[in-house]
Amino acid sequence: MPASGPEAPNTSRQRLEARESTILDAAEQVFTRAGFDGAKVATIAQTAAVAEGTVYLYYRNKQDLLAGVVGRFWARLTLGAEAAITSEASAVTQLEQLGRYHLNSILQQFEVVSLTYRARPQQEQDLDQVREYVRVFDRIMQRGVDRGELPKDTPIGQLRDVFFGTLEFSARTLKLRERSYDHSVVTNLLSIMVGSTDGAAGKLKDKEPRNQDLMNTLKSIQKQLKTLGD
Amino acid sequence: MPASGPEAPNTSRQRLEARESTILDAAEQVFTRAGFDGAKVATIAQTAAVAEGTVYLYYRNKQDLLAGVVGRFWARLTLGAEAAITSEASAVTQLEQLGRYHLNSILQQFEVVSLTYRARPQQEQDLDQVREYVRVFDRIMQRGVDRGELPKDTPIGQLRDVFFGTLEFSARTLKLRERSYDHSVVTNLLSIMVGSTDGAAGKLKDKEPRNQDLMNTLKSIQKQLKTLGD
DNA sequence: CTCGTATAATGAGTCTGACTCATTTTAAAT
DNA sequence: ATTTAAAATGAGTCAGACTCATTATACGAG
Repeated sequence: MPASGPEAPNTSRQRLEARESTILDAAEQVFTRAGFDGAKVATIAQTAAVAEGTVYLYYRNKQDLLAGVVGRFWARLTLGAEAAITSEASAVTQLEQLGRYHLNSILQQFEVVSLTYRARPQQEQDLDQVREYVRVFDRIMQRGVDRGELPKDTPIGQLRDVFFGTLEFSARTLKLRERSYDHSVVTNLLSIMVGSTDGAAGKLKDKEPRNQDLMNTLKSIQKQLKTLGD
Repeated sequence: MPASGPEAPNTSRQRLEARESTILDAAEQVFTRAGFDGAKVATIAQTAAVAEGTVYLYYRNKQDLLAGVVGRFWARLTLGAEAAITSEASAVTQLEQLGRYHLNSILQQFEVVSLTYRARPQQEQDLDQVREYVRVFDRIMQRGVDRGELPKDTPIGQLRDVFFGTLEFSARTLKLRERSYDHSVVTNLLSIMVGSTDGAAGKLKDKEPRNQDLMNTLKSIQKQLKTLGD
């Protein structure tokens, strides 16, 4: 009987998971390079050093494989988001942290984000991992309300759409103009979402860039997560 | 020699355009029902009462056909938006009109909007018709600035992403929850975009629904445009 | 170590559906 | 009625997703 000790290095199950992970890695690479339609399952199999039929032992079809790639991406993003947030900070600060992390991440991995749309064929249910990710925002807001930092009747659901909708469209605009992360996007978004004391739209102007080192923190988190597996 | 008078009813060119329009109609119907991948060119041809090869005389390939459908949709939307706006009204009022028209339209034709994403394969240039549509917003804002209704340094480009990003994500949320047009979405969006006098986020609450008849106006415009062709 | 069995992997073959193109049909001009 | 160019047709080609009969591997029992 083999030692089923706590640190058995090569169980059957581990081998399977490793292989699945290899296939997902290959799929992510090929999908992001070639797009969903351009990617051939044969190429993915080849990249994973596996026969084409093997891919279908792990994923029902090409769509399912895409869902795997996209799901893993959002799951990692959730982990990174939680790491990027200072748990003691105020709701507004946390929102700012999440906003920067989010914008930075989707810019950095724009292709995978785009693939997300291919993963929801019709009005089928969204990917669970996306819903999970979105809850990070909801928790921040709810805590802010509970603590009295935000009004009791704050429409969290609607503000969620403002938050993620704005950031995603801003990311597209930035990509289109071939610009990189722009601090002012998050700053302006926050200022309109939370409101400020001086009323009119005049407040929506650039503030000085700050916390440049936060970017570095984010980058290292990204890298860690990339190699983290699950 | 046939009379090439001003009102010849059945020129060769007219016949071609009619046929192209028939094919686009068929494509729109089949695409919206089955999605891009689920749609077969054979079915589209059949629906248009045309041989499969004929489709390829008008459109290079399936993608191109999709671009045709989506492009026509946004072109119509531009016309409708311009019709929905009172030219003498203030910038804020016009924004509200555009916001309602936009949210209502993309809810009503959600499937076509979703197809838009399939029409931009990679980071290729966006559809021209989408850019055209977006300019309606830009013109409203620019006029507001010129007239002094909005601050000189209003970041129009960023607010455009707030506006359309929020509305699109809100529409998705509404669809997901199987709700229909929600007045408060636009009201709240406007209140945060333009700012209000009482500072904090508390202002983001529901106001009374009003102008229910605007909805009917919108619907009739929709219908007119649908049958308008070009 | 060797066998037996279940699990995993393989890749040649099937099949669907986008796209082509040689042929036929239509229509306008003479 | 005839010519000719434009338009339409649909059978045929082909790429690529997916299947499945066969083969390889792992592992426990004797």
